[in-house]
Amino acid sequence: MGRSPCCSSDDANLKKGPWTPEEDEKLLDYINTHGHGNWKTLPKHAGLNRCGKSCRLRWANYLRPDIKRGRFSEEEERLIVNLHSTLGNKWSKIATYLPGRTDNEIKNFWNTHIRKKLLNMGLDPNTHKPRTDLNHLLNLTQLICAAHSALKVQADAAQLLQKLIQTLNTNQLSTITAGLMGSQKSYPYEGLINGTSSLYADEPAPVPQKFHSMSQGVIDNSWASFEGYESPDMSHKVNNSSSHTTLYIGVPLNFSSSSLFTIHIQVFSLFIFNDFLISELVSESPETATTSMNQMGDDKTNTNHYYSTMSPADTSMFQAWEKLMGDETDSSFWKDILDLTSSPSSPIQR
DNA sequence: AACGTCACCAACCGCCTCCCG
DNA sequence: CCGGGAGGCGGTTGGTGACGT
Repeated sequence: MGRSPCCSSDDANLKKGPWTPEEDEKLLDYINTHGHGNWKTLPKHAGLNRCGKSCRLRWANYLRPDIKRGRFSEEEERLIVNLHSTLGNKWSKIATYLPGRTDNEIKNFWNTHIRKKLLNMGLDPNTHKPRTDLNHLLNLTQLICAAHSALKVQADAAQLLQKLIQTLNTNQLSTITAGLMGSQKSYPYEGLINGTSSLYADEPAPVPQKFHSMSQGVIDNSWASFEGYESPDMSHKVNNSSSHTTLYIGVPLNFSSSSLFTIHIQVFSLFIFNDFLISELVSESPETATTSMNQMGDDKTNTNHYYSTMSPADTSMFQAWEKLMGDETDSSFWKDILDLTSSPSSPIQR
């Protein structure tokens, strides 16, 4: 059985579009005096040439006195993400947990901000789980930018990272992550996210001592804002006595439900020991270089760290990446990154 | 300065749910 | 129990301003 539209066809001359201050005033005056009552009859009584639905929406989303305007706080953002992970797109339900915020406002905020963040973090905004398609590797581009800004890495570090990603792309990232997990789960990140697994085979997951949230980070929208991240297990490596730059990507291993941003890093769980890689590179010729994933069996912490050795910088890097990214990424983007990473302002000196 | 692109968000549209007679 | 209507909800659109070229 069909249902007549809210505003019937004989109301075709009803006004639509943005509300004027005069209309707002009429609506406010009427509701303040009489309450909204029946929305369908309200516009007539209030002297408005609008349909009742439009009036209700205007009131609910804009004129209501308890509406909180302005930017969403970090706490609100976290709350939205957490609620969304359990409630889904139930904006009105979510709105009940955020006093003063409307479902429409939350929905808009989700679509324009949070959704993008999750995508950039390699997470499916609908499921909050890691995306399984290779497109999420695109997000690692963000890591390079983020790593640069957060850690001021030098060009070789960024290039190494690019090469690593390239390597991962051709060497089944899923296999690597499954190996890190020590199992072949269909959803290899599950353990990390629910806190039951760790990259560390024989140890409880270390708790990050400090973790800057994104909005507080060097760059907004950056999940590499782990600048200042101090893992108890990794801190000894941060100030490696090696003269080479040490670049870490990741890795909080405990799922923190209060932190939207830890999830993402768990997804990739990459350790990049730049100093090590560089020493590998200088002894390896392009002709004989191979790509391999190896376990660092001599690590004193007896953990399942993985590293990748890669060929020295090759001139086809941009082409490789363009091939990987298809038409979605233009090479100037990468040139920009390398230009950035060549900045002499790096505080980490080799 | 002009134009194009992008991000944001208010508002609309149409379906769904609930309530009442 | 059923049908109809009002309100609620979520997806989508389009206007606008900011920013880049």
